[in-house]
Amino acid sequence: MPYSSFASMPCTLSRPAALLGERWTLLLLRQIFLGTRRFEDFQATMDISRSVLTDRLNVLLQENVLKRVPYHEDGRTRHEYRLTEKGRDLYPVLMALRTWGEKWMAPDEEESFHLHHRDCGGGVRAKVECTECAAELTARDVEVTARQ
Amino acid sequence: MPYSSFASMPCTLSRPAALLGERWTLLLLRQIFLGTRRFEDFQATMDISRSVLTDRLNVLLQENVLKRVPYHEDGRTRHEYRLTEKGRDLYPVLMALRTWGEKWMAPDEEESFHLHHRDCGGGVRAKVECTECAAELTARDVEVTARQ
DNA sequence: TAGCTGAGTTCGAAAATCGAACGCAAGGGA
DNA sequence: TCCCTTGCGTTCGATTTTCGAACTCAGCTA
Repeated sequence: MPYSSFASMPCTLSRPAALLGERWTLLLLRQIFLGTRRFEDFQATMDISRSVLTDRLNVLLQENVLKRVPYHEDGRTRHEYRLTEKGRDLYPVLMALRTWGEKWMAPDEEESFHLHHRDCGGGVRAKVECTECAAELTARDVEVTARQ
Repeated sequence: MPYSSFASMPCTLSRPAALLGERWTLLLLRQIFLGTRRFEDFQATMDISRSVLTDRLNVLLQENVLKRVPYHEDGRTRHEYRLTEKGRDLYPVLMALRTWGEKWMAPDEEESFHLHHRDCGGGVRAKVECTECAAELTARDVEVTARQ
């Protein structure tokens, strides 16, 4: 059972975990959510090797997390990488990481960027809630039942 | 700027992303949240190589996500790996992955396990909300402001 | 004394990553 | 036309990680 086999397990947690658990993938998604869209910009801001960047972008394209969109600049047609709806839906994952980072890894309350709700200016946080009673849940509030 | 340097950037998103973005780490946390606690059990259920398992456990110990807790069995003292409070706080990250996986990667609505709220039996989902007005937020509702 | 078990460690082979150079297509300017 | 630049990759040899199987070691047990 190599690492890659988790990507095809019938488990809705292990499959995303295997996909996003590849080196660079989470950092790449962070950069995308921050607005980076072009190969050169990823390479420059993350200092990832070009071959690995190519590979990770291709995996995310294949998984339909990203799409290539043509754009025009200086009369030339080029392509940029943008989130699909599936990709945009990863926002809670990134925000959960950030919420955790703010609580447990804040270096000196220095942030490299701020986030706030456009409508009211409030902060942003991830949470887990019950789909029925809307209570906020922790691991202790949840029971795990194995299938079969 | 090698991969490891993201682990020390002053950014509360890139630091967790670099930590959990190492191969096997997310899958290891999944296994831990499902109740696995011993070296042999991780090795058996994940089929990870023993040396990498040792390394990942040590990183999580160092980051204070896990702790080693002694226990007795057959009159012998051994140790098991358990989540700290910091580790338990990663629950929203895993649940965000699962919520995404359920929506976008459900193989055939087969789950390897079910989750439900102990109190009311409801389902579990991750979401992002505003700390002020409590509205549910997507990436489009949030403005990013770079520091300096 | 010898054997078993859980928890690692060691080490040579295989795979992934790195970094620097190369390839290439689409303009632009001469 | 020829040459230069740009963005976006590809290639390749060197380095780093990971793999898998064997080995170690401590604490019991027989």
